[in-house]
Amino acid sequence: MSDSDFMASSRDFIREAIAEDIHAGRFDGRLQTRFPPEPNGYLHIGHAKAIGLNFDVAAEYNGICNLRFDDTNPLKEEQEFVDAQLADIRWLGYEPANVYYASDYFVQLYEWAIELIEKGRAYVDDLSQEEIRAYRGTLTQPGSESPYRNRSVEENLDLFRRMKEGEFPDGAKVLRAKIDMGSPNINLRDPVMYRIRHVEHQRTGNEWCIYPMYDWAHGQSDSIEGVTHSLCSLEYLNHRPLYDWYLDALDVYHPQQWEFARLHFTYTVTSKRRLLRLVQEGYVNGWDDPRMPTLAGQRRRGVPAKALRDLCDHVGVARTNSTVAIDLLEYYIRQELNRTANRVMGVLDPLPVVITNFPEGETEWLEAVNNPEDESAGSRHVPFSRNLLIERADFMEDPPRKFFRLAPGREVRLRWGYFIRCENVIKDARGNIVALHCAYDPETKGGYAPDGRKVRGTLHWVSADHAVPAEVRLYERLFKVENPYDVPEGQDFTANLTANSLSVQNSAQLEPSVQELAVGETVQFERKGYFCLDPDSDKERLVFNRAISLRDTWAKIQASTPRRKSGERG
RNA sequence: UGGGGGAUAGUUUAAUCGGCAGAACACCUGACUCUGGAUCAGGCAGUUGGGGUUCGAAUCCCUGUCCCCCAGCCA
Repeated sequence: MSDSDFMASSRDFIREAIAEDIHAGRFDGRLQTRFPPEPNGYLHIGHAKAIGLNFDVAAEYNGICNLRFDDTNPLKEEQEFVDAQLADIRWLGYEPANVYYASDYFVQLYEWAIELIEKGRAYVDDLSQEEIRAYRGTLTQPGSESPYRNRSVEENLDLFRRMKEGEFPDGAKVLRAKIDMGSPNINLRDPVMYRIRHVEHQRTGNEWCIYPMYDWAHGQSDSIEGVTHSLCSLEYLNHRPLYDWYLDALDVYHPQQWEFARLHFTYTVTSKRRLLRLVQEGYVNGWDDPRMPTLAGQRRRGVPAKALRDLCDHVGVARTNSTVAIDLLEYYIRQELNRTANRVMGVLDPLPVVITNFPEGETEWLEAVNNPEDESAGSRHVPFSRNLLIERADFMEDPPRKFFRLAPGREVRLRWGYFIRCENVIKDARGNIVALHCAYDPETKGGYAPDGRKVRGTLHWVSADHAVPAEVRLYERLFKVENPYDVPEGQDFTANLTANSLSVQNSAQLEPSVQELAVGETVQFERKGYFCLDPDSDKERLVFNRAISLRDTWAKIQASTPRRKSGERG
């Protein structure tokens, strides 16, 4: 075994089991996985783990991974979700070897069901839904057998055929596997295989009015496709005996199911039901709202797929339920963006600065490095003029200690530009600061003073005469508490929603080079954070989403310093 | 409560199947810096309780505790 084989096999219990199987020649040494979402919603960051595991494992063992849409319940499924899920998987960086649909196997499944009936291992039950529930027993009490359980094979065959032909209304009958009503595993108490649903399926139209249940469809689909390792989440552990029972009863090719823990995050909900509510009740603007934990939302927000993959690698695969702190995802997002995102200067909340000793109407183009972390990213030129804009928060008339930015009489550096000194504060009639008059030192071009004097602060800025206006959307976490499900009596998770998780900055002014950005591209606005050009942008108006802020130690210092009352100041 | 799965710093994890509990995030210092970013150095902090076997236990045995999943004609 080579080093890399060893590494791969020892990474987690699933890879270990797979390595053993391959070594033992099980499945002829073949490896095939599948990612099997139901197209009833958008994929979210929790799915990234299952997607990555299935595709990565396949790649590691020279196998293949298919995408299979588990479309057995037409009530909930839509083509929109099929398309979105495929797009999201591709965005994550994976390409399915094949795209399959469980609905492609409806005929085979039907024939297999007849085979089970003929073997005396399945029967048509006339019990109502409520009766079936009552007959099933409870967690602690065994169930009891349906009075229809011992119908003849002929009668079952006839009834099942008529179910399929649409003779009975929804709910009138079901096909059940005949297993064991006394089993301690409730999944084995004669599970339903088919239910009657006179609804149109998004792919098979009105061809069918009986639809297979998950358990009946899943293992058989795996078998048909030749899946070797069927990897799913922990809640299916109790289903494995049924998965195996069907395959054994049919005596067909038998894949191996393995279960692993799902990925959860703090400050996040990922249940489809709740995500659907956020969308339907208008708490967010659609499935791809940048605040949503959906892959579509994260992509739109500017989160790099690599960050998600790195996080999954770190978390690994185990059977332990865990909730990852969202800070860890944020760390990987920053780490990746720091490496890859070009820098740009943009002022979100502008304060005019007049460079009193710079000639009116003149422009000087200064060289600015695109990415200090990546020399190959090169440089660009940014315009400098008499009329500049800086961030309002970068000036204080009466600065506290440790404030390194601009203040009356104080000198700072303009990023990639000159040192400037604040000489005058201009106010309106009400005393609001409306502009600053500063003098620049022509000797400090490039950011260094020939006399060796130093400044504490470096500010980002733009030339007001050249700046491009933009709308900037800032996002807070959607939920204000670590565990959104933790709510007071009588309330639901929406009680934990952050009040203003979206705030729009309409007055942002950016350096002109942003006009060359493509939609979906993420750049760093220096000192502010990473921002992604939104599809809402047009020629007239650029729209950016803040993917994430930069780490902000100054904010931390401010927060930890006991605030002085205004009366105590100065 | 029947059945099944699980428990290692605050969080997510590693420990080559009995041999020095090692990382990352978060947090705190400090250095450096033309981003209060990044980087670098350091610090804080852990084996679910009890008992046993052993020279030696996160790991094996016994016995508790706690958490998760299952009673859809959802997946």
